[in-house]
Amino acid sequence: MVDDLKGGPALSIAAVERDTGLTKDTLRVWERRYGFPTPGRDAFDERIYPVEQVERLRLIKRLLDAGWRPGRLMKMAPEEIAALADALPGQVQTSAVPPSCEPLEPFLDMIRQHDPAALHRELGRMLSRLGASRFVTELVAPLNAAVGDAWLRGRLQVFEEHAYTEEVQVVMRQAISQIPLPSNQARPCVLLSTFPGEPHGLGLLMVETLFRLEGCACVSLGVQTPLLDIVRAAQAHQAHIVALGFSGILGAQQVVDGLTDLRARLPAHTDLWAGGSAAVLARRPVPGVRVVQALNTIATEVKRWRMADTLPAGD
Amino acid sequence: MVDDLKGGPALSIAAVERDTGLTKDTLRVWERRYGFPTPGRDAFDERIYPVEQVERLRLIKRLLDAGWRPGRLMKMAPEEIAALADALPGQVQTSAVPPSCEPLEPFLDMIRQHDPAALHRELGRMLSRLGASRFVTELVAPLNAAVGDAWLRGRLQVFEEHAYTEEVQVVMRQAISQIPLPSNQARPCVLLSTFPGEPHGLGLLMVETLFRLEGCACVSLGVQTPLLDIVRAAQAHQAHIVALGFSGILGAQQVVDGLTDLRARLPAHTDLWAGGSAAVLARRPVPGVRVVQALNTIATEVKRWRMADTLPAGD
DNA sequence: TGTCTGACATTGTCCAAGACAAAAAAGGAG
DNA sequence: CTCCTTTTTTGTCTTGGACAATGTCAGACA
Repeated sequence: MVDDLKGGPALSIAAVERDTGLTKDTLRVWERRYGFPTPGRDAFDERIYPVEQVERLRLIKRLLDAGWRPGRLMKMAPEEIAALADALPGQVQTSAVPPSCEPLEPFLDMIRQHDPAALHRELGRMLSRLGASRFVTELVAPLNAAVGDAWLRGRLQVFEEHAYTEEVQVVMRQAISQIPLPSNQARPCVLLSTFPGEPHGLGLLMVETLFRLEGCACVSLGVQTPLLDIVRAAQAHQAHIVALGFSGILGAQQVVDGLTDLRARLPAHTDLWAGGSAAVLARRPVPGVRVVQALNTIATEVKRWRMADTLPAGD
Repeated sequence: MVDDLKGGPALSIAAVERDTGLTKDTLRVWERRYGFPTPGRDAFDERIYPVEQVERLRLIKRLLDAGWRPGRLMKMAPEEIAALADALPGQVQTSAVPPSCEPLEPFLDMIRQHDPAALHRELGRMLSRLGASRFVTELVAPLNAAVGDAWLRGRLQVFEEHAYTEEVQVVMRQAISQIPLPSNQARPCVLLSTFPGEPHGLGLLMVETLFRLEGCACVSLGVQTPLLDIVRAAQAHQAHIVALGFSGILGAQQVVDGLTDLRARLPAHTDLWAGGSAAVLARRPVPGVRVVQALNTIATEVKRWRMADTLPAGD
């Protein structure tokens, strides 16, 4: 926003909060305690962060989510952090994302060549070839991870990621629309959404596909539904399961607090499932919340739910 | 989170920020200045907001977006605020939205009865009956306006609006996918997106439908693309037209500044079109930006563009 | 060696009160 | 009615302090 600070443009604290997911409070207290970041000041004595520091902050956020602690990271040189981040993706993701059985490079190339038609065509072809379930778990999920990773490292422009997301969305909605409608009283009835601040909707479409394939009735609220409205929707639609997606943009605290709060407000007989690539889900379990680690466990979990459902008096 | 405060559970300041969209800073400064809200305190002396105050805050937020100012609203009794919201006129919309030729009430009823399947079915039926073009201009556009209006007045819950948006999106994407693909070198090539801070994506789908019906090649970036990335995308995709949607959430200044900036950064031979229900578009024209007032003028405008395109040396 | 426990260090979020630019409203002149 | 200037309103930024929740680590014990 402000073109200052020798070399490149710089961002206000609010912009950095948006771009990194670190709150203003955190950014200020890091500066006070660790001496990093070291924003300059504009004419009004307000912090302005140079872009290279923002990129470093993004990497730090990633490492934080992977279990590192700020105190150590903040002392390290930028190259060390980059090296660490480079070594990362193998560890965290593997649990949530199965190894890609399909080559991803051709797709990344199509994204970089700005050929949406080709991307659309090839995705459609893969959908036909693999079927919806394998298409989601074996192609889209790893591809999403690869694209997210490339974006984080600056190897993909924002607009390329946007165009990719749009195209995948189109094909995935097509996949969903091809699944026969379940009967009106299909069980379970699943309510899908994300928390406010979590704009990533592809994960929602992926799980909707898998739930629908299992014959569940799905009601999607799209992304960013206020917590109280999720509760109201669950009531109104008589949902048996509320399923939430998390991409790692939200802070660990926000995720845990939100889930705890939501669990307390939902009726006890309503299941609460959480999934996605947010590392905190695996690390800190929330009582009464079922964490769906991998996409391919959804089918199993649904079957388990039905087992429990048919034995209601099994107490 | 904290079950205190006679009557119901109460929310922390972070939870209220999530659910209302008002920042912590704003919540604290309102309390200091206007004496509202009046949160209680938990055992650690931290603010806890009773749900009814959160409801009132949400209503206030809506009135704020409709042009009211906090100073006045904060002094008013809860009933007065509710009455005000009720009296809010749907003035702004009339210019952009043609009179609804189809009865909208049945659809609003389906939304209120939480029957997504019925909504889906009826929307699909209307799509078949009217055709994509009239479906968009004569049903979806006025219905969107009606839903937005009902939400503003508190006659529709947030989650109901979310569920509606999702369902309309599904049907509209279905409509788009039924339009035959244009040839690879179709002209014009249209790039679609919205500015950062503008999360409303239905308008984009509506215009995409109409552009595609005219045989244009469309590349959608989805919502909230940073300005510089719009420029990069226009270059990468060799777009002839960049089309942006505005819903009135963004401030007038932001809209005008953004459009001016974008116009300056785009090549002169690239058209810049802007549309949507933001009132400022009609009031303050930006040089070099074509304002598309109504949806049904898109077809005409495309024809005009093609006329000019076939006479390139007509200077 | 492994595991529990209590002391200690780290860290995110909250609080208070003050400041100020941007935006809106009000006032005044043409 | 429109344009320009002044005044009020309002959101966001600032500093520095506090503290609970969580992670780390050494020492005791089996």
